[in-house]
Amino acid sequence: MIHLDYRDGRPIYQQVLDGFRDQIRAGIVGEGERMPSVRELAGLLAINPNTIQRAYRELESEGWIVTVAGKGSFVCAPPASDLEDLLEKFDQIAGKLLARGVAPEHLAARMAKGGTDHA
Amino acid sequence: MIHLDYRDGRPIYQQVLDGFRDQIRAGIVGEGERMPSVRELAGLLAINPNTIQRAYRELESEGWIVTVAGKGSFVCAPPASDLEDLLEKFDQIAGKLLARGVAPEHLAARMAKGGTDHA
DNA sequence: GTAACTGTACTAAGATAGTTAATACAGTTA
DNA sequence: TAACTGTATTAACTATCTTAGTACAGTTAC
Repeated sequence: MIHLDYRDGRPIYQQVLDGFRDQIRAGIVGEGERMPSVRELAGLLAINPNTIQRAYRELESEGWIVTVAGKGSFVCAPPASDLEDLLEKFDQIAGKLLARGVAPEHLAARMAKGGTDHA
Repeated sequence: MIHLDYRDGRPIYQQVLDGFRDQIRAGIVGEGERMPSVRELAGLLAINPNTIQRAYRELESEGWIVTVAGKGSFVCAPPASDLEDLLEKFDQIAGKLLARGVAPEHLAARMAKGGTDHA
């Protein structure tokens, strides 16, 4: 479900956070779906429950999940703020590529190649 | 020259590293130009010379600068590996946006708008 | 009501990374 | 020689990450 890489520079809680963000964004886990419990996921990943708890707390504060005391955490629809964040990052990267002399047509063609299989 | 933000999550040496990478990439500092000395820049930014030294060491290992003992560090042309790194990041971000349902035409138009003023 | 789950909160301890400080040494230049 | 350059090393401090252990409140099923 979530893949940890200890050679990755990011802290574990960040990898869990990023992993779920990507999965919700991609629709791999859908709205309303139940998240694994803190203790269950900690067991699966062989890490401390506190670390999972921290990731879940951030996920909730960013609007990706809601938690109900005693019941569990449930997936929300991707928050609107995420779209803005992604677009901002897109502009940054695209800007650097254009500054390096890459043609915008080349980037557009690149998107068309990689992005046809999902509408 | 380089702007530090202590609220930024990134460590200082990383901000210096990223800052020079961006400036060299954008052509703000050109090939052959001399970098400020380790001690000089440390003084300007009011941080320890070791921190600058670490940033410069990474910059050299990535191929952005060359250092000559006793003379100083000098800017190189952007390494080819950087273009590959940028394209990889571009694909990642674009992929996430497409997964969120953003039309590739919209992203292409966005690039055209922001990228016309630099050829 | 009890048992077994759920999330949440808290404290303490250890490990690691980042940063600073203080030296020291070698090459370059005037 | 003096004043700069980069480089290396050691020690100490700090913040962050992670773990461990415990505790408490809500939910669900028996």
